[in-house]
Amino acid sequence: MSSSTPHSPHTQRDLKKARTRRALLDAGLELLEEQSLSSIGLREITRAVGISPAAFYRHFRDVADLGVALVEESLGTLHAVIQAGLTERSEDGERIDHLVDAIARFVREHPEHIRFVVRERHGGVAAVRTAIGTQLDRFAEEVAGALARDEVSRGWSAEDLRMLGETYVDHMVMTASAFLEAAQGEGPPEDVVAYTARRQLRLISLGRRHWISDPASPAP
Amino acid sequence: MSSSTPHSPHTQRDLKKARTRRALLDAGLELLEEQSLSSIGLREITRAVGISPAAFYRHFRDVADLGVALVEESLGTLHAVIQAGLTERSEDGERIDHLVDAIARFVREHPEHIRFVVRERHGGVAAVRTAIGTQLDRFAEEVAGALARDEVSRGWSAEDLRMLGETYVDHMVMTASAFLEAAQGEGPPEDVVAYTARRQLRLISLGRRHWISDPASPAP
DNA sequence: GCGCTCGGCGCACAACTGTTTACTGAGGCC
DNA sequence: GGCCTCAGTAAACAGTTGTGCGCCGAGCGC
Repeated sequence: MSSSTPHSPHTQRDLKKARTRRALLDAGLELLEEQSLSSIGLREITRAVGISPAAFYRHFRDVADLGVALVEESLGTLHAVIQAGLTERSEDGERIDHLVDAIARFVREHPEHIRFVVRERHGGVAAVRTAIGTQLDRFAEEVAGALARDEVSRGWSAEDLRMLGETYVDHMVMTASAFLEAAQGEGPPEDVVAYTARRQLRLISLGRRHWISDPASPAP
Repeated sequence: MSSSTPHSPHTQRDLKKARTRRALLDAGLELLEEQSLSSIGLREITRAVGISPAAFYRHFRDVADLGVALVEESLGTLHAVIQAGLTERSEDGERIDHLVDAIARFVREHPEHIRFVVRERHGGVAAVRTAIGTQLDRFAEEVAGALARDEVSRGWSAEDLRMLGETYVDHMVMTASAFLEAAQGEGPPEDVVAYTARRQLRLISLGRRHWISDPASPAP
């Protein structure tokens, strides 16, 4: 858990505190560009911010603690995008295009956030790992809920919807990661990534349309 | 690149060298259980093996260098499993079951290998990241090639087959990761993971069967 | 205005890091 | 059998690390 986080920064002292807290988070996010959380030093962060090492403890117990705070932040912004995408209603082909575009745009606007999530999702810090895991689980649940309100989902069991939701979330994260790599020239260029992502979504959409929830082989 | 790796350890001196090299790799793999490569210290590794820090340089230039060597190793064993799975011929339902079982078995036998791959695939060490990336790309290519020799793939464009191959490889890696988390009690239990993985494969298989390669919207 | 709160500082601590140097000694080669 | 190769050693190097302590001093509530 994060240390004391004033919900209402009325006084100008709390405001100042919130500001250096932000600076710490930003510095951590930036340092994560070329290493992983478990190798970032506390001093390294404070040095980047310009405060003394001891001051770090006024905001976080740990570097891992800061990491957990970053999870809230990064996945909070992603959450907004997801919900926006879920409420959107349009024909299937367009919908896929819009979704892929939305992901591309998000990566362009918040590259550090998705880098952090992708890198630490299976990273070396257990607390951060599980924080990301439970958060993505919630996303999958939400997506499943939205899918249930879809005419195509007639006859789908709750478990199958959940499975589909996970598939979409995982695909989204991987696509975002691919876009990020494209942006830093580490993989195929952006348009190729988008083209692949669209076809993969089409594949899933096709499988979805011909799916039959099979009561003969239930959950274990 | 890795430092000198004797291909023919004839002499008992080269044999001894190969043995401590193995010990270094194993130690690294074990230390990776609870941290990521970029935070592992050279001294930490040599301490675990029981040799002096300086001796490390006789085998690797870097910890990153050792990481690249681990990529070859880990993905080499995975490669064998994939090829075995590709040559197997059976009815669709069975095939999926066998594939998922094969993944589960592999994770049970080589947990450290897949932990390493999953953790460092998007990890903080660029050299290792790209090594894993190109390796997985080759896997996708191979899978695509095998899929092409399938009666279902009639009329599929090369690009679409490639896309499908990537989808399968990504799904395999993620499933392996989920199995690993199950094994260490960090996620849903093994049978649930298997159940989900099977249904996801069924979804893809369904989409595959109804796919039409669209010449009207070609690659960008 | 006074006393208290508390973010930030400076300093010290012991422990650790990667890398270099000159060395030893068992095994290889002819 | 004697020289040579070379994996591994011990010691020293200059940095770095996380954490604890006591102390400011600006801002707060009363």
